[in-house]
Amino acid sequence: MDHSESRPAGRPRDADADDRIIDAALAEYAAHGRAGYSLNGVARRAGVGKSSIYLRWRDKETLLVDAVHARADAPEVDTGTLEGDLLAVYSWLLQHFLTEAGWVAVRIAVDGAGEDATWAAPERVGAQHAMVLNQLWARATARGEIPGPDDSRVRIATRMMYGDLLLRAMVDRPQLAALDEAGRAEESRFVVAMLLRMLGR
Amino acid sequence: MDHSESRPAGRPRDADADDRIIDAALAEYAAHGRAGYSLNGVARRAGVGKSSIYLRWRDKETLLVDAVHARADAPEVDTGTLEGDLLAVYSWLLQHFLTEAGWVAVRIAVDGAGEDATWAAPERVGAQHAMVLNQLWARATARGEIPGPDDSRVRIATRMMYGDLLLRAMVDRPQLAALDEAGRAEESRFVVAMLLRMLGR
Amino acid sequence: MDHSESRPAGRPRDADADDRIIDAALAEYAAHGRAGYSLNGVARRAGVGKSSIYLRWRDKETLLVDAVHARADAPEVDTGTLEGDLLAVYSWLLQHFLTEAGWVAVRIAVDGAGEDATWAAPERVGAQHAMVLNQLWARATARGEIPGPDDSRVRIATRMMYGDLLLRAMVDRPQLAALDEAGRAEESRFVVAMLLRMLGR
Amino acid sequence: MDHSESRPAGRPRDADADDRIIDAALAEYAAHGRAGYSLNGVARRAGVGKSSIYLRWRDKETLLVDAVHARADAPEVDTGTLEGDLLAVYSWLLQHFLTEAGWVAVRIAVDGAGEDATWAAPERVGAQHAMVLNQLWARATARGEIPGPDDSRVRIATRMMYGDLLLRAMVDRPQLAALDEAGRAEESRFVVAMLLRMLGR
DNA sequence: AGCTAATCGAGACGGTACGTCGTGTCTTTTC
DNA sequence: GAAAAGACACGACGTACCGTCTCGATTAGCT
Repeated sequence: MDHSESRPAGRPRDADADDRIIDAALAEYAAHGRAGYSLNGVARRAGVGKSSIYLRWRDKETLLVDAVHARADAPEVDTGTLEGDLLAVYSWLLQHFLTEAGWVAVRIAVDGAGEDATWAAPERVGAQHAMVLNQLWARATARGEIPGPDDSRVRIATRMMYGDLLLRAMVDRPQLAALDEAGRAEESRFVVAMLLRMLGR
Repeated sequence: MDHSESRPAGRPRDADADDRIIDAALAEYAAHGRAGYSLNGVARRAGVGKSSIYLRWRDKETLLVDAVHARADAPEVDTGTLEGDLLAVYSWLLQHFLTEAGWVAVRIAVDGAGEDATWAAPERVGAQHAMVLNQLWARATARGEIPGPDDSRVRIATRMMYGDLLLRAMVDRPQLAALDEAGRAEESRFVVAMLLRMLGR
Repeated sequence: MDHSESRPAGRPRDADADDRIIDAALAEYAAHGRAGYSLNGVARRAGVGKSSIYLRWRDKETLLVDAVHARADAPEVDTGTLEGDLLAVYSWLLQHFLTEAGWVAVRIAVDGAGEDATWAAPERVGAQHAMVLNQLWARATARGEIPGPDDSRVRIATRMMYGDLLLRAMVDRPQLAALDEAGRAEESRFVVAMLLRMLGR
Repeated sequence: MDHSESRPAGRPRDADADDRIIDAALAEYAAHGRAGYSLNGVARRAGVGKSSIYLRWRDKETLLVDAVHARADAPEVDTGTLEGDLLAVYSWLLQHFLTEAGWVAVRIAVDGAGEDATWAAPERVGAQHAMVLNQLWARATARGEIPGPDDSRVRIATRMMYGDLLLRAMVDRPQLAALDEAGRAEESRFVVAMLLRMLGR
């Protein structure tokens, strides 16, 4: 018998297990913090043997990083103006950092930064956000709204925007969580206005 | 005879041990990262029994937070102008986050933020920085340079400045470390100029 | 397919480890005495992780008691006469208390006796010896050599015989160890003769 | 000025402290067993600093042995006949092993036996009992009741008597404690009668 | 009355063992 | 061959004691 696209021998991976493991990892991390995030706990919560986890991920850090990635969902943003794009990105990130996955991402990024850079370099974790922002600046450049994505001002403004979000997520979580959709929009407008002024527009 | 302020009974704590432990804690953390930061290791490096550490700190996290505090040394800043003060503070923090203690402080602040835990609230770790910044804005208000420290713009600018520093420390460490004194001053001037523009000055 | 008596799931215990741990426990106890008998030491000597020990025994005392049990080897004794049986049992115990396991058994029995603790009741440790002696008296009763195993004289004689052995093991160890097979037999004959006289035979 | 018997300089030892420490040591041992017998605990219970203990005893084992000695009180026994003497000694030891100090003595003797014989050789702990028994046999020899204290039969009978008591203390404590004065006398008479028969008298 | 000196309580010190827990790997049966 | 279950060697955790040490305070005899 001929299989043009033969599957590997043996029992196939249980695709559902991936999901259960990832959810369990995020939940354990969010519940008990870094110190309490244990692989034994993840396996128990996911109803899975440890071997099934180690078949898929090298170690518990790698799992966590991938879990964060898997649950990130950057929106497509293209409003036609710099102001609109910034507004959309800022307000999305604002609510994203309030989600479990978003917040875990920040923590592991910071924790991994400066490490021997083995497992969770911020580049990896923040890659999606960086991509969204890069595209934003590229469109703005094409529209002639900014000199270019590598302009000093632009780079600093990017960092300030993202840093502002980071600090809000770290320090102002409760207040932030209390805001409704409208409140977050209001905040976003204010910040974006300041960024634009800073960029001289 | 009356001792209004008598020392507690028993052998007094060895003040030198405090120093050795704190240094060892920071060194171990910096050397092996969070995962490799072990209290056994700290004790060994400090040449101290574990009991001497647990006599002073509740657990290894508490020790780390206190170690960071103990080695922070915010400078007195009062140049007479908002621009001068911002410049001084920004460039101090820029180099501070490159030091061992400064960097560890960021990591434990982020790791502790949002924890149900109380141990490493960013309020504690960043308290000194917050104080310096508050005084800066208070002086600027007194001089009439800004409307007041609770003005929305001021609060956002503060967060952006600090967030910018945080991100630099996280992502741009190598580049930052490569800068000399002059380079850092140049960077600081640029950022401060943008902040001032954002504040409408 | 039906397994009426299926093995428990997971990797089975390593039976060889049991042996290595038990031998190591007895060796450590014999080598360093009670104070120097440490579970860390046992694990090291056995080439085993501590968890493997705690998987099998509740604590280091329990391990010791079981180790002693596991290495006891009461002989089958049935010579057909009371005198012959007593001789066989006495001389066996005489040499048994010179072995590592035998001696450790005495110590933990005494140490455990009277403890509120339940761990090392002499009933447990001496159970095998008690059984051998009970059977001896039962046979003698059946042969009509003694009134019965619960006769006061018999009970006291039993205690005296065992107590004599205990004291020899405690106080006369060196002299005892110096005796050869023939010497021990001679000693045993003498003691048994006295016991029989005491029993009025 | 001349002091034929001068006291050492400095503050004299507090004689009362000796007593409190010894009592505390016995009480702690009896209460928590060997494992729970801690010098810190003794100091706490005696209301004494640890240094005061270490000024008097080398270590906690030495203290325990001395404590047992200090609380032993062998009676003067001389009834004029072998039977009377044996009766007196046996019944005294019977109740002695029920006391705290008596029982602790047995335990540390056994535990110390076979040890590198450093601290609690049974010779030390049982010395008083041995002396009483030696004198008993010496008087019996003088009266012509036995051939001599080194006769094999005598040595074995001694060991059997003492061993019988040891085992009673270890195994039959509850029953023993339930006996009143008369009951103990009855038991003693029975055992002594058997011993005498064994000795051929 | 002042000096010297040992003892007292308290408790910190460098260590070591405890029993628990989590790691990442290995070994077993079942699917 | 993947799955679950769980044993394995290892090592850190935070606690408890050890026997030593350093304090200030006390208590004597000797000047």
